[in-house]
Amino acid sequence: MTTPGTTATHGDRGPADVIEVDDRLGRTYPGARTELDHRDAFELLVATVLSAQTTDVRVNSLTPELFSRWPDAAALAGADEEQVTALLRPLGMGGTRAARIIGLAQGLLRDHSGQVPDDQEALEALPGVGRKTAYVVRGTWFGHSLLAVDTHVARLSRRLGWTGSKDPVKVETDVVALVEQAATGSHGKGGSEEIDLTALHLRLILHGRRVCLARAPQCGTCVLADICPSAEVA
DNA sequence: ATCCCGAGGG
DNA sequence: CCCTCTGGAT
Repeated sequence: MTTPGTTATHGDRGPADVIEVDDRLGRTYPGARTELDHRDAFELLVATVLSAQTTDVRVNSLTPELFSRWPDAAALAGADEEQVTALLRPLGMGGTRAARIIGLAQGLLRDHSGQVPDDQEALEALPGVGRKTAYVVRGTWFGHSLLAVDTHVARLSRRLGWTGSKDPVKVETDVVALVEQAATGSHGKGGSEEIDLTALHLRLILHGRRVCLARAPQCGTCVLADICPSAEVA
């Protein structure tokens, strides 16, 4: 069995080697592909952009062929939009997705020589990239400890009792404290052992997708059920 | 606040 | 059938 907790390398390059998807929120999800399973930052960025409003499984089913045909920013920037559109058709939303990632590749090429920058503002300046996507890329690839309050995190937090604040920074702080407490049972005061927010985020995404579902939450198999106010009795 | 505009699940 | 999907741009 793997040990509880998470590990992530903090460096300036490469995906964090192993972020164990295994702790109380935990259990492992065999075969689950996450942001970590990418060859480079370009793939991670594009795949993350595609994942907006789309389920992970559907994106994962197309990315191998996508990156096989257009392996880097230069290739994708010059891609025939109709071909990309055809490939991404199963994801819905017509050609908007293809146009979006092609525009992103062009922006990368123009502003950063095709390289993905480890810079929040520079990333957000790219077309189709917002705060959440930039967080995920910088967190998983560049080793920063960041948690984006995406739909999964927001939903779980809501069910755990988060009433909602408008200040994004405060929201993040609240959510982290809430989830950390729920996940570890700690009261986060004396123990100043810093948790890896990126690792936590990746676990929350899996948990949100496999257990804490929007429509039919699987409370029967949720490790947080006993302390979750919204848990439904089987 | 609304659009994007579609497949698939509950 | 209706809602949801690792948001972003307007």
